[in-house]
Amino acid sequence: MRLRDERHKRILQMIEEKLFLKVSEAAEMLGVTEMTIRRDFKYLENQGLITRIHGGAKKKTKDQYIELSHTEKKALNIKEKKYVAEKAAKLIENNDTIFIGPGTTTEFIYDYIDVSSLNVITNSISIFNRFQENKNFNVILIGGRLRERTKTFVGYFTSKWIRDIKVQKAFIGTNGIDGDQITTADEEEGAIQRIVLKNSNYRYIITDSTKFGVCAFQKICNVNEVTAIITDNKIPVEYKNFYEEICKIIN
Amino acid sequence: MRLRDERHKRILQMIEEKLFLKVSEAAEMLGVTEMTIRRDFKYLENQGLITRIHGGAKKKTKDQYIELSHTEKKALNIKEKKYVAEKAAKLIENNDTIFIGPGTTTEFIYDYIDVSSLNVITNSISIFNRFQENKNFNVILIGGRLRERTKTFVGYFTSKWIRDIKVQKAFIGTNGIDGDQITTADEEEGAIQRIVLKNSNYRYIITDSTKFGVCAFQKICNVNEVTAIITDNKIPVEYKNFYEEICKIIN
DNA sequence: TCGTTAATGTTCGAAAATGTTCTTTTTTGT
DNA sequence: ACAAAAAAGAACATTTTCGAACATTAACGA
Repeated sequence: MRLRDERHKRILQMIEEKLFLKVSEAAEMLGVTEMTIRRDFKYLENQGLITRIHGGAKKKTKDQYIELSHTEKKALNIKEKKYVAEKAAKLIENNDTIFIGPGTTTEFIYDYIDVSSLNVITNSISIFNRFQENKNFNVILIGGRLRERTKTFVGYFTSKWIRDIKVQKAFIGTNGIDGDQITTADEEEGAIQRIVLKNSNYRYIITDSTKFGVCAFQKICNVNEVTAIITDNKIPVEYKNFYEEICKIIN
Repeated sequence: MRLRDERHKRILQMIEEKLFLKVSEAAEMLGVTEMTIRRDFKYLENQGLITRIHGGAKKKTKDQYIELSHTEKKALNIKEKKYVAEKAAKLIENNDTIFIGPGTTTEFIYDYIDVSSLNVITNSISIFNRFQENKNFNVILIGGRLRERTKTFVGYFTSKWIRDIKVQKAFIGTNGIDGDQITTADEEEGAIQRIVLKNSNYRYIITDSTKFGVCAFQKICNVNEVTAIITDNKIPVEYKNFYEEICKIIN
């Protein structure tokens, strides 16, 4: 006979490699009753480690998002992202109160900021951590429910709380700019961004040039509502001409 | 070298390579009674070297999510803290909405919770991280300004936002219980705790028995306002008698 | 040597883990 | 849709482990 935790560990191993494990199988392999295995499965399910189904248990399927994961995305177009981030950072002045939304580009903004005092609001853990390093900055994290994929807080409470915040400048990353619409891939994050834009004097859209002509799932706002679009200089000239009619393009 | 130390060394070796070790196995191998092995395990656990489980012990999984200043504190009275945490966890029922405040004791509560669905609210990063692991729990972090030392959110916004939250049960750690007052060491955290207690149906104070007779800097509330004080069984009998007149003592 | 203290062993009631039995629910085959 | 078969779950029984209290043994200095 073995220890309970040891059994749990082996159950997890088996499920990991076989994806599915029958109660009867497990009982025989581990030399205990099926009842015990059921109790083990129940415990492991409560821990959020497996999914129980009639007759056994299976590996927990993580929700598949269309978006690339945080770390994967980061690798792409670093040079362009840094360029854009630097342009954005130049717009930030001493004693500003700014919002910085989640995004792989916006994360670089911190590196180029050159002010001695600043108030920063964000719902992104990565952004928060970066700015938190600097003791001269007053940083506020908007909490709520965590969207694991992007390490960003979203949902009812985040929306509610973000309404309390008024900022001078908002920097919002985006997944697509098409026609007169600015769009993002995630519904929940989009909801937050819309509120932020309403509560900001200056509204900056941060995007690399590959996002022009891309239409993502969720509309954030119209192009004519933003103060400027900040992008890199690989933006095709036809897009540049088109959007310069509507709003400012910084690149 | 003493016999006892020799045994301890061998126990650690065995656990290191096998990850698990039964009391009975160890007893046979080392030629001593199971009682002795239990005493050894107990000692080694208090040294923070292994984790004891029913029937044996296992290798300690290092918690990487807690920062240094915390881990130091944590080494003290582990046994009592776990005991208290377990008592607290038993009060948590399926589908509850609970608040868990920052603290080295409250962090252990997670380990003893046995429900399949739960809503958790906290302003502590450590607590948030722990509960976030479990996909069956709905976890809300209250943001704001970060108090680095305890990795806890405090300040104007935290207070404001926490007012939006109503919970069934609040678990609040404390630094001192003296006379009819419950006190804490930090003014900003105290302010948050006061609000939480107002918005909770059941108010549980989590504390180890060494805090009785200690008066910290900031008053949180009066003893008669709380539902129960959860503490360990080393509480001096005169305190126990005194406080049992005013509120419930769980230990 | 003795007396003192620390370590280990023993006993036993309580608690935890596991097993058993029987009933209810789900699945499956027709 | 139905009945038979398989699995799950509730309640109770059994076994194992724990830990407190006390007894015994070993260790060591005066």
